[in-house]
Amino acid sequence: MKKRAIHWFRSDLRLIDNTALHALENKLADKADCISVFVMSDPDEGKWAMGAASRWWLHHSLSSLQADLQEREIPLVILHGVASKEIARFAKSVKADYLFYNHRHEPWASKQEEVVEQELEKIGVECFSYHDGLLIEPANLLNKTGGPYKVFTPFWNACLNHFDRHTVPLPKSKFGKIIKGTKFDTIEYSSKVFKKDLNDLHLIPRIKWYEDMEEFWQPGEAGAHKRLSKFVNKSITKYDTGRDRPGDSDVSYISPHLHFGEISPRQIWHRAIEHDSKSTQIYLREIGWRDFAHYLLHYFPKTTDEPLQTSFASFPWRTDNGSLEKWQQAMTGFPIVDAGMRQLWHLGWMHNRVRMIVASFLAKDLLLPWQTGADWFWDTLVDADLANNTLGWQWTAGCGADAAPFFRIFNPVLQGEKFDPEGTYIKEWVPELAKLNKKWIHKPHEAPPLELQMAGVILGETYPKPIVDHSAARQRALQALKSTK
DNA sequence: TGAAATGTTGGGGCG
DNA sequence: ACGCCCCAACATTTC
Repeated sequence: MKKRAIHWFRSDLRLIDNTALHALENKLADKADCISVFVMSDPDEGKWAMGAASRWWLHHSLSSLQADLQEREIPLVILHGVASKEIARFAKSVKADYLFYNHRHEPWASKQEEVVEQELEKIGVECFSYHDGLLIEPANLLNKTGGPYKVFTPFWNACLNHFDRHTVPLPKSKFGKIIKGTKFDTIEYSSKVFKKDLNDLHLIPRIKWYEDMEEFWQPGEAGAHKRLSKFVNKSITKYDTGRDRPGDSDVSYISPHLHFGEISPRQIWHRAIEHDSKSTQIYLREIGWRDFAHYLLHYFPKTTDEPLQTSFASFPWRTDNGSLEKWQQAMTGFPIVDAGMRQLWHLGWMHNRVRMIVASFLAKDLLLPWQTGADWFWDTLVDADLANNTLGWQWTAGCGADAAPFFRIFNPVLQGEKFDPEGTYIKEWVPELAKLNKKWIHKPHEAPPLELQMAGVILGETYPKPIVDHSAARQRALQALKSTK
């Protein structure tokens, strides 16, 4: 009797360079049949269950994965509920012998894995789990005093050293050629008990706010490689400046693909260094920041909700739903901020330079808790990632590890003028300002009346007046910081 | 992966 | 010719 193995897909929605899949085929070769599952496990995820934009992405990514698996005659079964219960139930019904999966690093995910292994042990299913999805496993790297790194540069140096010496790219997977899929009709599988159809997860919202996203993105493994190729061929050599120009398209757009594991950082690494240059190294540092974020989350799991620096526990954040809403709705009266928030709304994604600007505006100009910004990003980003989101917001708010000092306060007008000097980005996302001269496009509130009139802008009507005076807001923020000391 | 405030320098106008 | 002031331009410090 042939053995049966389940691959549990998690944030590794790809067939190439997938550690657990490779292990599965290397270990079992033609001695087993393979089935794969994905569990929509929002009960396990709690507060950090996927937001709306991520759910949209997941639908298409799973759909793409399902198609790729179908070519190899491997079914992808969709389950929904507490992972340990669902997987155990499923494993029993198909008489599985083995479960293969890759680790995730979110606090909820570690608990989930623990319980899954417990439940499967009870029914005699052997589990094999693997490190995947990061350049370096957090548990494998400590500084010389035996503690976790808290500063990026030494972390990255250690990581580079380790990575160069120990990591080789996995060969292209033969998954599905060696391992045979198990046909649904050959197993005791009841469609009444288990969801089979992706549509049953209802990941696509009823209101069609995702039309621009459909046009811009191609979720799935093939789309991930298309993006990476385009970036490596066209933009990676100018990334050193391109990464700061939100009006250009010289960034990789790889974040959602990476988050869902449609492509691995190893693959990115090896594609990137084919074109090694100063720019390439800067790009790889950003991939390093992603690893650092996951590393920090591993050692400081509470930072999703609480500042890492305890001095921030008493920081006098304000409560002001009115201005929070204006920030969310992209009506702050600062063009670069509003452009970013609209790009987020339309694409489920924002250029990183602008993420820093809008985040600084929320935390420092509006003095609203960074967690409220993190929550909004969580719901609206297709690349929403607990580790990256947490690090990004704590960095901006100045309360994380290796964070920007709180007193570094972005001036949204100067940032706009510096990084979008022609106003390209504003023209794209805030079209009501498109006719303004570049001299005024980042500060319509200071433009002479005639200039506004000629551009067809009526402040307070066609475009909002600034909701704060930046200079005064800056002083207020510095005062607030002082009060915690 | 800032910005504003403050300090310094040096050229030119001008009495 | 000289000192004085003004003010860019740049540098340093502070938040």
